[in-house]
Amino acid sequence: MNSTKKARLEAAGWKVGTAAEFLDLNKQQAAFVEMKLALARCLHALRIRRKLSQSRVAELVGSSQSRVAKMESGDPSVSIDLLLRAVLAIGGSPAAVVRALASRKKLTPA
Amino acid sequence: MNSTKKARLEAAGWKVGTAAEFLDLNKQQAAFVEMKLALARCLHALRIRRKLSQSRVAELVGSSQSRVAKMESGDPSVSIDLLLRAVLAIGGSPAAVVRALASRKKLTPA
DNA sequence: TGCATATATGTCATATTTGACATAGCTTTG
DNA sequence: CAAAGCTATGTCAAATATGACATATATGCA
Repeated sequence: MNSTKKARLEAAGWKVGTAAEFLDLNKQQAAFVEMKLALARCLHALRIRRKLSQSRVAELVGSSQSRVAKMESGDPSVSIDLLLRAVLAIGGSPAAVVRALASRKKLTPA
Repeated sequence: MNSTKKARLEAAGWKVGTAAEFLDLNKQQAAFVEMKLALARCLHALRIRRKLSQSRVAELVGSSQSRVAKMESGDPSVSIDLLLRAVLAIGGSPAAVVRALASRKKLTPA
């Protein structure tokens, strides 16, 4: 791609990069989402094992039932920080967190 | 503690709980901070190994040099989300992240 | 020394995340 | 069936995190 076209695309709001960069970005994003989902599953599993309702978890975390539901579903509006704090708040150990992240499932193409 | 005193304390802005709850909270907070610092060290080590400046990392992450400095110092204003994205952005593997979290150092009392 | 490069720290407007709320669907149990 | 409890989803004002910037300090090098 020549620099003129690159400039035009960027002026139009596009990021221009190599195919390798594009693939790397996807990889990074996928890895990030996988970790988030791993923590979401970890939280859900731990909650069920402890026989807690989402409302009870909300109390322990200092949050609300609706947000706990979002945490467990990996909602985009939930940060990894919040997920981590929730897992720890219901008694999850750091080791459990590490195990969850280590065993995270790969996302498959749609 | 009787409920009257509890009510007075809470009215004054204090959280009232058991000693066990207090200790648990400290444990959770410590675990959380330890993980954050582990990622901060991971980012720094990886950056040095790759011979990148903080400014270069900022470009790769889409952030700024000052924020990268804050990331590496475990500044309270930096989220774990951002630290994770930074590590991945400079080529850190999910496995490296897991290793960093697994080998996190314990915080010792001041 | 002067100059370039790298890192640290404080501030701030803006962007994102948050708890709270309303509400709907779903089960269970009486 | 009705009531009660649990979970999902959308919304929003307030709280927090963010990139950008200015600037200080430090180090190396000509």
